Amino acid sequence: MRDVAERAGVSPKTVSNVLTGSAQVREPTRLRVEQAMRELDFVPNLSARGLRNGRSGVIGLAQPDLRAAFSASMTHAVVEAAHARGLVVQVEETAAEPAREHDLVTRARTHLIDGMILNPVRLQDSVVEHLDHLPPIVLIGEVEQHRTDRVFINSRSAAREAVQHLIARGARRIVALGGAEHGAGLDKATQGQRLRGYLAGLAEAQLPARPELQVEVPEWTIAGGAAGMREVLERGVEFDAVLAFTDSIALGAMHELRSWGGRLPEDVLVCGFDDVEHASFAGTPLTTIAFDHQAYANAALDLLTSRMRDRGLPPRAQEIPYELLARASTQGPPAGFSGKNSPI
Amino acid sequence: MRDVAERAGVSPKTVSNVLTGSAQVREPTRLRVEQAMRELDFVPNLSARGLRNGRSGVIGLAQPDLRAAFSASMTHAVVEAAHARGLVVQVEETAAEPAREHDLVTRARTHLIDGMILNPVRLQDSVVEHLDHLPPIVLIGEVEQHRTDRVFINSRSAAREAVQHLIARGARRIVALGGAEHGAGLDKATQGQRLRGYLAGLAEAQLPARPELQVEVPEWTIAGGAAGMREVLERGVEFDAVLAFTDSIALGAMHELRSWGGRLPEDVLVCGFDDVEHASFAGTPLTTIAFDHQAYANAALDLLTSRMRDRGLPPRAQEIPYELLARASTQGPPAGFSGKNSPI
DNA sequence: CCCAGTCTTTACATCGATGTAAAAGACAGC
DNA sequence: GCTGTCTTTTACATCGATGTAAAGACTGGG
Repeated sequence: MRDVAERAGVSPKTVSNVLTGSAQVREPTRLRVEQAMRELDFVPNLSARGLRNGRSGVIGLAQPDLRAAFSASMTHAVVEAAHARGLVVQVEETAAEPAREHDLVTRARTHLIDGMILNPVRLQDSVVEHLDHLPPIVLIGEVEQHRTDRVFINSRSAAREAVQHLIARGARRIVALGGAEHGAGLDKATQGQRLRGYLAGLAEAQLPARPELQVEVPEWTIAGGAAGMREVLERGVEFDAVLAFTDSIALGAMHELRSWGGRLPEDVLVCGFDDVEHASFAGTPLTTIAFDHQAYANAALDLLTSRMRDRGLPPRAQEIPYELLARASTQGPPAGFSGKNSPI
Repeated sequence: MRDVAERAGVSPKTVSNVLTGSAQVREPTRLRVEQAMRELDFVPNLSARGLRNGRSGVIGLAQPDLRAAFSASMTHAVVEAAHARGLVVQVEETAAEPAREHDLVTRARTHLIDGMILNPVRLQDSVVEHLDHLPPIVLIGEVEQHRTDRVFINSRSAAREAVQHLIARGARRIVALGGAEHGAGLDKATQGQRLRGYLAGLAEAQLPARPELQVEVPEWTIAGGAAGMREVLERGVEFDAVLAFTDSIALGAMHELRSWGGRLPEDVLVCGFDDVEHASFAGTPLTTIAFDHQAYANAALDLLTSRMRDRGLPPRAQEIPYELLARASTQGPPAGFSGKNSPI
C-alpha cells in the first residue's frame, strides 16, 4: 500500500481512505490513487485488514457429509447467500462424528472465521457452555437447546404428516429408515425429531410402533439407505411403506427394493425428506417433504450477520415452512412386501 | 498472547516458541506456558499469523455449480485431502460464467488464500497472463494451455471409448448431450475434449457427425440434462444412444426419455461421465466413465502444496486413469427412439 | 485580505504473532 | 572459580491496513 501511496504522491492513509470510503477524498486525489492502484495491480491484504479490524469476512459451514445431496444443495444456497452479503464460505466436514463436531466448534476461533453455520448431528452441551468465547453460531436443523440461533423446519410435525399421508394411502407397516428408538435415535438432533414424528403419527392412527421396522442408518447417503433397506429385507420383515429420513436414503432404499423385486409404488410406498433435485427425477418420482433451501440459507445468514453485528442479541429460532409433495412413489394402496418372498 | 506470557511468567516470544516449536524451550517452562494457555483458553489468531508469515492455511476451490453431483463429490474429496494436510477449504461458485471465473482468479489474492483449485468452464488467456501475480493455481479438468499445474482424466480418449462401446452394443445414431460443434462447444475446456472424443469415435467407425444429434447443455445438472433431452425429442430426431457429458446430465436424460415412453436400454442406450454415487443406484444403473475422485483430489493437493513451497517449479500435468464401467444402461442392441412415435 | 469553520491529508500507534539478534543463564572442563 | 560453549530467554522490529488526532488546505463572510 505504501508503494501505491508513493506513486500517487499521497500518504498510505489516504489510499486506505480511498479503499474504505471512510473519509472524504477529493476527486482528483482519488483518481490519482485509483490510477496508481491499477498500475501496480494492487490488492489489499485481507489478513492485515482482518487483524486490524477483527473481522475476516469469512464464515464457516460445517456439515456431516458433503456428498449427500441435501448438503450439496445447502452448500450451494449458503455460498450464494454469503456471496450476496460480501462474505465467503469455508467448508468443513464433521463426518457424523460428534468428536469432530465438538472439535470444530471449540476451535472455531482459530479458523479465521467471523461466524459459523453448523448442521449438527449431535451437539454436546459442553460446547454450548463455551458459547461466550466462540464466534457467532447458527445451527441448521433441530437441536434440543435454545441458547444459539437456529433455523429449522418442524421435522417432527413433517414426519407425522408424512406418516399420516402414508397411512391415508393404505400403508399399515411403515419402516422408519434413519433412526430407531432402541439405539441412540432419540438423542440425535434432526434424526430424533423425525423419529418422534414417526412415532407420533403411528400413535395417532393407533398403529403399534414395531422395533423391527425401525432402522438406524449411520451414513445418510444413497449407499447408506440401500444398506439399511437390505438389513430389513434380509430379516424377512414384512412392510408396505418406507419413511426415509432423507431423500438420499429414500433413493438408496428404492434401488434396493427394486433389486429384490419390489414394485414401487404397487408393493411399497416411499416418502423422503428435503426435496433434492434428484427426488423428482427418480425412476419413480419421490414423494417428499419439500422446503425452500435458499430461503433456509438466507435465514441462517440473516441470523448470523445480525449477530455478528451485535453479539448481545437474545437467541432466536426461525422456522421455515415445509410442504408434503405427493409424487408417484406414494400412489397407494400398496400390496406389501418382505424379503422372504423375493426372487433373489 | 501477552496475557499468557504474563501468567506463565515468560516473554511473549517464549509462548510463540512453545506454539511453533521453532526454538527449544525447557520442559518446566513449556509446561508452565501450556498450563497458562489452557487456563486462559487461548487460541492463536490466524489473521495475525497469516499476516506475519504470509500464509493463511486456506485454499480456495472453485467450481461451476456446487449442486451438481460431481462437484459435490469433488468438494468432499478436496476437503478430506486438505484436512489431511492441515489446510482448510474456501469454496466459490463460478455458475458457469466466464466473467465470474475471471474475476475470481484475478482477485484471488484478496481472499486470504494460499492457493486455489479451479474447475474451469472456460479460462481466458488473459487470466493465465497474470499468473505471476497470483497465488498458485491447479486446474482440474481439461484446458488447452500448459502454463499452470493441471490434473485431468483424458476426456477425449474416454469419450471416444464410450462411443466405441455404444457402437459395439449396436448404437448408430448417438446423441452428444453436453456440447455441440456449431456452438461454442469446442472452445470450452472439458466440454470441448468430450465433444472431440465423441467426434473421433464416430469418425473411426465411419459414422457421420450429425449436427441435429449434438446438443449444448448450459447447466450440467439433472434438470439441464432433462431439458437437453427434451429438446432432441421435441425436434422428433431419431436416435438410439445418448452420450451424456456428466452423470447428472445422463440421469436427467434418462428421466425425460422414460417420461416420453422410451425404454432403457431396450430402445436407447445411455452412457455418462464421472461415476457419481447416484449412477449405480439409478433405476437403470448407468454405464459411465469412472475414476477415483479421491485420487484426483489428492493429486490436485499434492501439486498445489508443492507449488506453495516452491513457486519456481515448471508447470506439471497429472493424468488420472479412468475406466469405462459397463452397467445395465448400455445392454444393447437398442431399437431406436424418436419423440414422434411417443405416447406423450 | 484576514479569519473562523470546513474539508483533506498526514503522522503515529495499533491489531497479534514471529524472525532476528543479542542478552542471560546453564554447564562442563581446567 | 573462571572461561568458553551451548542453550534458553528477551527486546525489538516487522508483516499491511486503519482509527485517532492533529496539521494543513481550502471556502466564504466580513
